[in-house]
Amino acid sequence: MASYIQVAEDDGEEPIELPSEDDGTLLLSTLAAQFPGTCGLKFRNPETKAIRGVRLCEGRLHPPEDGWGQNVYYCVFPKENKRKSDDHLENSTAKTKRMETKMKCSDLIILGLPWKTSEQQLREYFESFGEVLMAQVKKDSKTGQSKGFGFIRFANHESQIRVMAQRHLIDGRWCDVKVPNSKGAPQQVPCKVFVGRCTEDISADDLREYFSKYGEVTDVFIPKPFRAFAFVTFLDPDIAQALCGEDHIIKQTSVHVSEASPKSDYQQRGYLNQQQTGGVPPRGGSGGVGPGARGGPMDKGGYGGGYGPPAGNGVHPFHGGGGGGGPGGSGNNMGGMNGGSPWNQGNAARSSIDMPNLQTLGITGQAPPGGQTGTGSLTNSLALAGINLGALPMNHALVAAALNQAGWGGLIGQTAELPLQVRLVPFSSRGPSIRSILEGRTSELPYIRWFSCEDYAACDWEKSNGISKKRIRFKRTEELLTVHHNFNGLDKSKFAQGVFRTASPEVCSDRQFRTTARIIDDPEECVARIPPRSIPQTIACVDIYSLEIRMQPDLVPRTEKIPIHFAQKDITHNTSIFREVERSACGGEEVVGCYGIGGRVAGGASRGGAPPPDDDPAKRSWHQPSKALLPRSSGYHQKALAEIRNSLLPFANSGEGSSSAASTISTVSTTSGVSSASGLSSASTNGLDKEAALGRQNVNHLVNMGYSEKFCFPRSYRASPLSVEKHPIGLPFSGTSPIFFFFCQEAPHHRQAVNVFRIYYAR
DNA sequence: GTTGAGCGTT
Repeated sequence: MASYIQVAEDDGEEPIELPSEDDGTLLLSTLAAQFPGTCGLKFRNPETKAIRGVRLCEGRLHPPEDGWGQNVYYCVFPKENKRKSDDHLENSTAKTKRMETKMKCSDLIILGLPWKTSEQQLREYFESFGEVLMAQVKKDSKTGQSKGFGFIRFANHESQIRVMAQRHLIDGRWCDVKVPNSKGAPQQVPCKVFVGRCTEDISADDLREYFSKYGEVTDVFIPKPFRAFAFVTFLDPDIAQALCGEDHIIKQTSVHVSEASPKSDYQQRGYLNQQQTGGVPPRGGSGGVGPGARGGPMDKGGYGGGYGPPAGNGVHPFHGGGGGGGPGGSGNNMGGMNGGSPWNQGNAARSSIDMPNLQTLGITGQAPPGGQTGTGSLTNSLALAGINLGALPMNHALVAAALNQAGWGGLIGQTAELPLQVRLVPFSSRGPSIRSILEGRTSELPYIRWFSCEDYAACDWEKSNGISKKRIRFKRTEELLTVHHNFNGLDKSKFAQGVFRTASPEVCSDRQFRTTARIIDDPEECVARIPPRSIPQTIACVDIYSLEIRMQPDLVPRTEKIPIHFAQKDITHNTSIFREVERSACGGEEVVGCYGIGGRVAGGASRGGAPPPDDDPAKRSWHQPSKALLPRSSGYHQKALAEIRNSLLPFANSGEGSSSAASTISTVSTTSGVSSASGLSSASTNGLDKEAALGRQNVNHLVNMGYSEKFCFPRSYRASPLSVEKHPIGLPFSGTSPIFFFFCQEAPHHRQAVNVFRIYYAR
């Protein structure tokens, strides 16, 4: 039985309880994990009042004769001025020096600070991690206004490691802490070990529990599917190193610990430099050696094997095909939409997706199996909307039905895996259908199917050597490998592979582009790449710094820009809300996806409610909510709301008749949030008001389920007068439908409207 | 009234 020993760094410091080993000794490594640089222990003998040293033998500290007792023990650190011989001096100095360099603190940059955060607040925040020697908020010299970043320095290295190992919510914003670029990476000692010969019954918890006795374990990663190895990351690199080469017995199984440095393997697989630079400890364990040598090096070859092409070639389920003759109306509608204003074209581009479209697949609430005529009113609604709808995460049953009906061989075989598949479906779904590219109906390139994402920072375009690149810049990169390009049901060998490049210092030392990952085309592999414990977080984490996708030239002889319209503003705040939801309301479970809708404001700023110049009510394909519901929205905003609303139509309660499906989707938008939504519902009879009432009703339902209303109506949102809290939106759900939360926001200064929402499955 | 990728007038 392990007992705990109270150890303090020095007299007057608060003791930390450290676990002893089964034989009653205390491992020096355990001690060093908490007190880096410690070489021994001492304590005050209660009888003699003298300081006594603790016996140290082969890395184990032995208890005093009468046991550790309740004494407080104090750390002993090497002292250079007490050497007895030159020889000793030299050795010890060298050791100390090495220790010092290894444990040396560097300044850390804090990025993403709220404008309002003061140095004092910064200091106070980080003092909970250890003694802060310096805290600075960089400010504009003229105005005194914060520049949104700052620096801190800790007194001890442990604090530094701890701080860098996580993100920080400071005054409502998620901030990153990094070693500044201006400073060379101080040291890179691997904290992670490879544990080979694992058996399947050894769980991550088992590993954590076992290895914790050597020092603090910060991460355990077991690749899935099972591959007989795992990774264990220690806080203290010394401990990791010390364990390397050893055999250990866990659950009657002898496992072998070795260095976790299959770098060549990384490179072969396209996972370059994932955790090699920057002095940043690995976070989340995402960089494990992945399973499945599918595909090849990214610069050549295509995806091997995988799913076959869908049944029924020549007809694609996206446009009126699929499922044995889908609704022709859909194709017509698309045509009509594309013939509309540029606005609508943009809309179309944003709404294209490569999931099978439920409607074109003939999946509606009342759809008979087999062929469809495309005359259902839901289909018509969608046609009016002019939007393809399949991109959103959807419930399993619907997906299964859709896929089955579509005869998508690739996924059919995986029906049993659908929950997994669904869980992996797009975090962000943008861009054209791959199918439509193959068939030459669009010049747009494929897009990231999904990725775990939180704070993408910007996206832009770069053209060089005749190749357009879509660059999506994100704040972080560690979950790079969770990118998944959905080629399900398609012949992947026909597609070019995505090339992911990163400029993040966490992945690249030089901040220049480097290839870091291939697109992962296998959902299972994606899952394997997400450390289980990080799912609730990484599902909200962005990690790609930039992305470049090229088509194979023989298939698509041209490369063109992909109009992407990622939500771009103040995602962070929303994200923090989402995170809260994930952690509390959702219990960390089943946060399924996120979908962003946004777009440029055509012509002028969206202030003042002026609709875009090309917004012809007769032509537009979107449903315009009543002004009463959108008292302060611009035309653009209304369009955005409508777009969201329309895009959610397929998720309308499928138990309802298809003709009423549209009305089961509500967009509630008010200037005063909840109360006005309900007020409107009681006062009027038009459809929209009913929807508002329904929306409110469902929000109430959410609240009853334990969701906090603030997640639906974040009125505390710090933003412009036109922003999100002015236009909260509630959407309905049914027992089998996803729950939707989303937020709309306009960014008039950027002439851009931004709408973001996330989807939570209620289970 | 507003802003959000970065790298520090020590």
